[in-house]
Amino acid sequence: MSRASDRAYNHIRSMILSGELQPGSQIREEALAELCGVSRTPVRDSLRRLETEMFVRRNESQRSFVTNWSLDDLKDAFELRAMLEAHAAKRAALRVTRDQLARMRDHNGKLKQAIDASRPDVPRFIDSNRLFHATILEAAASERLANMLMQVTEQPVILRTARQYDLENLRRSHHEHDELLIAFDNRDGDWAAAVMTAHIRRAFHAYAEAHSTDTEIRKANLAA
Amino acid sequence: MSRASDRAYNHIRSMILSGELQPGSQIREEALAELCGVSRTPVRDSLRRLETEMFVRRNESQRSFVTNWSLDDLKDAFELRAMLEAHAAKRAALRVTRDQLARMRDHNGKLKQAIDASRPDVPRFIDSNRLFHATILEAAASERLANMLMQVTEQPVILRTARQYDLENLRRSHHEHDELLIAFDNRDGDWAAAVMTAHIRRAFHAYAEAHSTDTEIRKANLAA
DNA sequence: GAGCAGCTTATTGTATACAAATGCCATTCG
DNA sequence: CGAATGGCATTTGTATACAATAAGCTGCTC
Repeated sequence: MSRASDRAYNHIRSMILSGELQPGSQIREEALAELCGVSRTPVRDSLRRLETEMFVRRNESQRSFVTNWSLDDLKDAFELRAMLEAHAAKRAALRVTRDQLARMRDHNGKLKQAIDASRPDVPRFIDSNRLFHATILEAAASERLANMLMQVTEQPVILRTARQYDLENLRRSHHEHDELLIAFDNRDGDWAAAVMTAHIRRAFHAYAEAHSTDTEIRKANLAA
Repeated sequence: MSRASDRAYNHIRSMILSGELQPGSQIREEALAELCGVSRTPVRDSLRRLETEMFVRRNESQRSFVTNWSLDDLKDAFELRAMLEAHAAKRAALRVTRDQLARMRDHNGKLKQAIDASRPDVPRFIDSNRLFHATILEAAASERLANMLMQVTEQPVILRTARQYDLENLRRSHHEHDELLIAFDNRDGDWAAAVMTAHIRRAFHAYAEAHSTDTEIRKANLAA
């Protein structure tokens, strides 16, 4: 996409993810246009896109609102993601090339370095993690599947603090990736799928736990 | 969506499905605007939507083309559809209400009537079938899942002739629906999922067979 | 005071003009 | 002859004005 459209999309999306645009609040095209420094046209494009990604929801009279995620919605998204990623892992196991395997190993190595630093480097971890999973998706060789996964991968809305990424969970991720690589080496699709399912579901529970803690803290703050 | 946008979307989509817009051919916004009797603005909206649904594909310089489906692409779509519908069936088995079950039975009854007529009424079959599956999706109670399924359900591009729907396959569909209903009655999610997987995969093979026959006929015509 | 009619305002939808980007073709230079 | 370059034609992107629709308010009636 072109410059203005892209800028608007990224800007709006990051405002939603950061909580700058509050969940449930109405968003007006013109206001966003001003915020993004573009006209309504690219903003409208962005809103349509964000709508299909379920970041934005429209009511019956076409007004747009920031989606307000319940824990159930997130559970739903993770459930779908687990299924789709497992499917991708299975396909990948049957098709992965030497080169792709090498790149996965490389990404997972960098991921380990990010953990092993004196203080874990979470952004670097996230980046390597993203590349690792992207390579699996590439090996799965299904554009449709890739599109669908994009729609559920980007959801962990808000609360992207480092807290949820405690060292224990980071290490487990690394080891699960390792196991995936062995499954791939053996071209064992079912094994890969099973490891991936466990991998995603563990991540969800880690997330949910952090989230509920967060919610409790927020409640406590409100009560005080 | 509003009138002009909707009209454009439906019009373009049906032109693609009917083959009026040939797979692989470039489509220009202005030309479509004239065909639909609207301006480029709603056409652009429609194209974006059709792009996310993979009816339309854009090259690196933003020009749009009608997607050219290979048999592999269709297989891919069906594979995903089978997985997602099975997931929906599993969820539905655990949540379905009396009312929803009754409606499913009703739809499947009407479907049977459409088959049992002296000459099978394929459009009525398709409609009842659609309603049956829609009710399962409703029972599954996941908006996300519903959205995803929409993206893969509408694919059997072109060749929507009745030929692929031979009586044998229509009857099998009816019986598989019956079995699904029993699985739902027993709240057996795994059973429902298994039946659904088989149901969709059989449908794909029936489709693929009709398609290859069709392709052969086309080749023969070209050779003649 | 509750509820409704009609007006006013807010918000989105559509058309259109213009800007920017890209492809295409001819021409030129090595 | 082939490759690079420049300019023209085509196509998409963006801004803006106006139309249509929905929401909200005001004041009236009962």
